[in-house]
Amino acid sequence: MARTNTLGVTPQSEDFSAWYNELVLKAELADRGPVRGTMIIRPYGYRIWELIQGELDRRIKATGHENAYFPLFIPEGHLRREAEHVDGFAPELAVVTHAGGKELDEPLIVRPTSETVIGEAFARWIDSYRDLPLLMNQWANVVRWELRTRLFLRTTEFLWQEGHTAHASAEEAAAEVLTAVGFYEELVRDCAAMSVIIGDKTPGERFAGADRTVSLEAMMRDGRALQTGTSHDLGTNFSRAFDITFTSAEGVVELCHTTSWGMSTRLIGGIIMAHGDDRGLVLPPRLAPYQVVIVPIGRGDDLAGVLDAAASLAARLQEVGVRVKVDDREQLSPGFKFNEWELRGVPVRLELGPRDLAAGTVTLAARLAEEKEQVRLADIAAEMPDRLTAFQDALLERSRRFRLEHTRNVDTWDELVEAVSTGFANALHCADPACEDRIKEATTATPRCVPFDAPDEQGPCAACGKPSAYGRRVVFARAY
RNA sequence: CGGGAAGUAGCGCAGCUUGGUUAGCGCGCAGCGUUCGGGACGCUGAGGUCGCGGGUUCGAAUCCCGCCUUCCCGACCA
Repeated sequence: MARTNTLGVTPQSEDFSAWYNELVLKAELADRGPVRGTMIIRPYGYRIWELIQGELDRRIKATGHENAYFPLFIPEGHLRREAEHVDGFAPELAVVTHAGGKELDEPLIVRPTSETVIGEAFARWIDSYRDLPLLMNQWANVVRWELRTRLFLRTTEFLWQEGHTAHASAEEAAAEVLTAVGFYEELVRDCAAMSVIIGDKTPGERFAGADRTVSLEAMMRDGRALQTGTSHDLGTNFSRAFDITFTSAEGVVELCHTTSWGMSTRLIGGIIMAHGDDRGLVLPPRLAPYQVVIVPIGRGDDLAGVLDAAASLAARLQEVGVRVKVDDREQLSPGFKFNEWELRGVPVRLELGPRDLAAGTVTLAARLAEEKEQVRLADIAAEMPDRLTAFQDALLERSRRFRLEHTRNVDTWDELVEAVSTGFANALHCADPACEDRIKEATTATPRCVPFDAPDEQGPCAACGKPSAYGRRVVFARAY
């Protein structure tokens, strides 16, 4: 049968952007909100977010951070206190000028990030070195009035987690930056099954007000980069602006060293684009709302028996900790359900019909496998956790291989231009902003990061021939 | 903000060039029946300020003017 309007998406290879947009809507991850650029996260998409939250929150708390909640509104004056910070965010702020039927004396900013409100509070809460480190996190929504929006990847309002910490020394703050990177590294690798590059942002790409920004860069299936998490060393920039000071053991008043780090609902967009194919989503089991879907097949006299068997199989899967759904919608044909659950990225589908029941088997279709297999009904529940783990591992390996296959070391301008058209380019670079601009103008690619694990290397800049500046190769790519 | 495209039923579209009775089609939706191992079928039915405002005309989805919105490609960015 031909595709209908309700299922089936434009192939990735034909139009990646159309594929992405259609998939988000048709898989019922999200819908558009009534205000431009806003997004309704539907239950299927929100469940993924809840699973991400659970995994990340656990890691954040395990390292001594505590959750809190700070206000949505920021007095305009607060934001102005850190000059670079306000310059960085000014163009994309939503400002409330009227409330309670009157014009406000001081406009209120809807937070684009919370360094300033939290900094103001930290200043009041921190008096002594005994109050440090102060390790805090909040789960919140923020608003950035971006010119161009895309569901999950760049929405006007988005959900995220932002960690904010204050430390007595630069060394402690520097270590905290990496602790946070560790959360993200684990989450992205072990849960999202995405192979990423981790490294420092170049000065031009740093967070507004940061001395150092570390980012995780994943590769999407069109070869473009997506930043999936960032961690900033804010030095004493914010503590100076907000007077976050403490008295040291020696009785000296000193500035705190602060950090901030965040990961957002954008990661969901990353999962879609890192794993999805022409048939739809491919969800990593650790973050899949349903890890297994059971499709009962049968009608008339067979139906009751099949439904009973499906329910009991679902119960056994639940007992071993598997998130499972029985698709017992009776008005839809099995074939329709197969296609729909593939579109929605469920890792494993179990088909259970009269033939299976008679043979004591169940038909298993894994989302990435070419062929279905028959599995003993009595064994499948016990096997499933291992099968899901294997699926998770295979997905990560596929992501890693894809990234390596689409990454090249380049030493000349032509090689650089060629490489960023299909993936990542590792290039020696001079660090000259003008040279970065020239690359960007010609290719739309930007420096993504200077990877931690790249070997030491010196030589001429691949773009302009001047001496390299970072001591190792920089990753250039077109980015979302 | 620059460049492109589009607003007609929940979704996807046709109709507009050349104005003319009741605005169509597919999917979806509801009811009944038959189906169900890869996107089922029949019959019946519901569903519309044709983006908004103004103009031309006996008559506007269709022609003219103005406005709004959305989407796509860039610049800005998690």
